[in-house]
Formats: sequence, C-alpha cells, structure tokens
Amino acid sequence: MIDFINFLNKNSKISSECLNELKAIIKRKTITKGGTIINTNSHSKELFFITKGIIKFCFNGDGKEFIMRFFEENILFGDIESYFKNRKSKYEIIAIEDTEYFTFPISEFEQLCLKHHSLETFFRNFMVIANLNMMERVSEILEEDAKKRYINFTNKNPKLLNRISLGDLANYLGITQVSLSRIRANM
Amino acid sequence: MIDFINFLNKNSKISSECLNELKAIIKRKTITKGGTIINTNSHSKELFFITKGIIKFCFNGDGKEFIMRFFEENILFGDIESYFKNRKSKYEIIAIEDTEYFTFPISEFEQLCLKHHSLETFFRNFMVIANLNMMERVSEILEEDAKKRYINFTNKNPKLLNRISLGDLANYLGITQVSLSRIRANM
DNA sequence: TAAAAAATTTATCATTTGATAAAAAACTAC
DNA sequence: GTAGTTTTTTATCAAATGATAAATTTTTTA
Repeated sequence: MIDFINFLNKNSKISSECLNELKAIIKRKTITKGGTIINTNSHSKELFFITKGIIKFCFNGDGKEFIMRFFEENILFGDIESYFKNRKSKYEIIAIEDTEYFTFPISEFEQLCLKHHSLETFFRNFMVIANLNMMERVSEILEEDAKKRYINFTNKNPKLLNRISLGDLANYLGITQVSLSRIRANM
Repeated sequence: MIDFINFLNKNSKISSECLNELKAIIKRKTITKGGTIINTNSHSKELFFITKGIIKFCFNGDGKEFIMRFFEENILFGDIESYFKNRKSKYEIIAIEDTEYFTFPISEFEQLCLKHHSLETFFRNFMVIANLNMMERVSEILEEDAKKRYINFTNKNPKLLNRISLGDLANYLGITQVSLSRIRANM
C-alpha cells in the first residue's frame, strides 16, 4: 500500500489519522487479462489504483471500441461520470494484462474529504491533473492527424508501447487498426 | 456579483466570511468584441466568470486556430494549465462578443481554499465538472464524424449557434470552415 | 508440437476531409 | 448608401482514412 500512500502525499500531506481511515475502506483485488473491472450499464461507484498491470478505459459506439485512456501502475482513476452524474456507466474498464489494484468507494472517499481538508485538497489537485490530461488529449486530436498522433504516442509512452496491442492503440488514436497498420508501413 | 455567488453556492455552501474575502480579490472588467483576454505566451494566473458575452478558449497550431471551448454567461473558467504547470500559456482567450466579466488570481483563490474547506470542496466539484466536459468532448471526437458532431453541437447549443461564426464553429469541430459549409449544404 | 485462434499486414475501392481558388453574400465603416 | 472588408458558399482536385476481404504472422491452447 506504500505506493498509494506516496501518491496521496505527493500533492498535499495527509495526516496519519486520515490515512488510517482511508486504509479501512480500501480493498485489494486482482483480475486476469481480458477481465472486466466495470461494465457498461453498471453503476460504477469506486476509484481504482493499480499496483501491477494495465487497464483500458473505453466505451462502445456502434459496435466499435474507443479507448479514452490507458491506466498503468501508480495511477488513480475511476468512472467518475457514472458516480457524479448518478447514471449507468457509459464506459468499461478492461484489464489488458493480469492486474492487481486497490479499490474503494467514492462516496466514502468523499466523506473523508469532508472530514479532512487535506484530502479534499488532494482530490482537487487530482481532478486538476485529470483535466489537464484530457485537455491535452482534445487539443492533440484537434490539431494533429493520425500519423502525428501515433508518433507522439510512441514518444510519450515508449514503455507502454510494448504492452499494448496495435488494435488497442488504434482504438485510442481514433482510427481503425487497419489504418494504423498502414501508417506504420509508410514510415 | 449575485450570479457569481449563486454559482459558487450551487455545489457547496460558502460562508459569508469566505464570500467577503472572495469579493475583496475580484475585479470587474470588460472587453470589446475581438479583444484578447489572455495571449499565447503570457503567463495566465486568473480565473474568469462572464456576466455578459462569449469568449473562445483556443490555441494556434501551424497558423490554424483550434477552439477548445466557448464560454458564455455564468461559467467559471481559466487557463489552469498555464497556472498549474507554471508555464507560458499555450492558449488564448478571445472575446467573440463585447464581454463583461469578473476576474481574480488563482493563487489568492487557492489561499482562500486552504482557509475555507467549503471553497476547496467547491473548487474540487468545479474541476470534476470541467473534467467530465472534456471527457465528453474526447469521446465525441473519437466516435463521431464531423457531420454528426455538427448536428450534436446544434442540438446541445441552440442558443450559442446564433452567436458564433461558422468559422469559429468549424475551428471548434476540428474541421476547416470550407468543410463545414459543405456539410451544411449536404443536409 | 500441431492446430486453432487472434493479431497484423496488404490490397482495393469508396468516402470524408483538406487545400486552393474564386464567386457570392453579409456585414462594416465612412 | 456605397465601397471595402469579412464571411460563407461553391467547385475542383489531392490526400487521408474507412470498409472490406484475404493473406500472413504471431500467440494461445490442447
């Protein structure tokens, strides 16, 4: 649990009392490659912190899969849309490697945020960073064509590259897998 | 200032003491159509709340303009990337109507957040909503072609439509203005 | 290890969008 | 109100990507 605590403390110092209360709501889980952590149409109410493995955070449209983001070790994430809009999940979370993770209910986390100002500050900073990431993703999709986006991804995520299938990468870039294969052939 | 205070109170109740301290850092400003609120390469450190008018939040790539979002009345926003990554702004904020707005420094707002837990909670909720908006934008760009995105925009923003030029809308949708004109011709 | 399954590549044709130029329409300023 | 400016439309051709099918390579499993 050390990694998760370090992650929490990185932005704002969390008291040991708060950490203990956090530990009480955290569960450890594992899932095998290809397994589903949350389903479309489920009501997702948890946050997740991966200690080993990768997942894809994705959704289905007209039979095709689109990937919002990959999450690997030491990142906190969750389907906050489902929780905050109180609706069934549009998204799926699927393990693309055997994955180990911590999970806890957002509602209980929010209760702790109300009690511990420093945790609320952490949560706010966490949302700021999540937002900056999404903004960067929007601006890149608007500005660059698929070839450029592929090159950018390989530069920014050299380590992820070997752990992700071409098809998943294509679904992340927003093009077909055949199209990505063609782009690579013409480089 | 009533509208801004209502906006603040919508998610979490803010004490009158906190509101008074907030009022002390808020300035009222106006800008005429076409005017620039923040420049690329400036160091943006403020949040903004529009009371009248619209702005475009955009950036330039290779001579072309790309629009991340429009902000109209009663929305809080700012170039948080510039502030939180402590770097010169990639983005520009340009008025597309004569615009009146409040503005205050993020750093002083953060100070108040440290002092007033409820304001921190507001800030966190604000970032959650901003993040959900950006996620929705990503998923739409991935899933839909330009024609569908245009139709979606007209459905979701019927009022904005009359206040935005075709060129700006094209820059928001991520296609050329000529392309958008063609799409409309074939409907 | 062999067979089966899955992932990737290659090829062909259709569709969408971009680039460019020019015409038409709408808006602005004097 | 008219000239000038800006915005929008139309047209043509090029480039990028999608859809589909089939071949090839890689991975999985029995």
